[in-house]
Amino acid sequence: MKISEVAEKAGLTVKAVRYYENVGLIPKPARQQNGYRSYDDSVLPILNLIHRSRAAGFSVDECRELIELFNNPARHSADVHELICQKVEAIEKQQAQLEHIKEHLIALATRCENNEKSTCSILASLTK
Amino acid sequence: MKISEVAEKAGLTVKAVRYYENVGLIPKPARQQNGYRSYDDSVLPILNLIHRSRAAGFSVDECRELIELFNNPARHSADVHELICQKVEAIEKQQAQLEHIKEHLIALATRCENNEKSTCSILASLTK
DNA sequence: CTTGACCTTACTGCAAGGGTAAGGTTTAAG
DNA sequence: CTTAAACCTTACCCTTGCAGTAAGGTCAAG
Repeated sequence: MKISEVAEKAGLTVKAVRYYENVGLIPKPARQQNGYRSYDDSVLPILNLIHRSRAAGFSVDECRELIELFNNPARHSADVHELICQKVEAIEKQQAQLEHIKEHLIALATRCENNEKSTCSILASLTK
Repeated sequence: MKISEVAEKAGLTVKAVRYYENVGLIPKPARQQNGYRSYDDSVLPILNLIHRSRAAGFSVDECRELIELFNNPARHSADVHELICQKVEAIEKQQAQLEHIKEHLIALATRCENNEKSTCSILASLTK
């Protein structure tokens, strides 16, 4: 398989696949005589893992941890569970922050004159 | 006022103040004979605006829009209101996305064996 | 024979500054 | 008087996760 084929099967771009290789998430593939990367199916689970966990909000470094667990036959499923739970907590923190910010903005907006005049209590509040 | 003083008054770092100058958010200040930046109080409202709107999730470019409104005596407060409301909507979109991701992760976690064995339905699900 | 679709490496760019280098200035203390 | 701390300056690299582009090699079809 050439790179565009694995990329498409995993739902990634060619660029991304090469990037993951560069940062060591996937092993360096064999090369054809012309220098083209030559993949076999064994790389697909890892690329799928990367694709899905990136979409689930994991950083590339966090993907690395997941891949290590995936590659480690002595893993405990509890360790994977732990990673997922940590991510859920991180997301909940983010959500709380966003909620905070949103409430602040809504408070500003409701105090706003919202008309054609230049007097603006939002700007007044933000600049003081 | 020297840079560290304005920075502290606005709750920003010296680095950030210089950065905002470089990208044109604040005017280039006068210089003392030794080359040090010399600020007067008129820059503080703008730095406050930047600080607070950055904290409220606005990008530097969005801050630029707010500053332009602040500097424009012919502005309409409704325009400011509009910017705030757009930001609220963007935040709500982000929240919805995070909620989506979180639910996905929780679904994975609850299906997980969560024990000392290596069998892991999370990894199975993410790699297939 | 040439066009177009692949592939390669390598460099630049994005956001929003932080970190550090290498140097000049000023001020307080010994 | 000197020195050390605490400022200030410009300028460069680092971060994240790739995308875009350059400049070139390769391969199959028309």
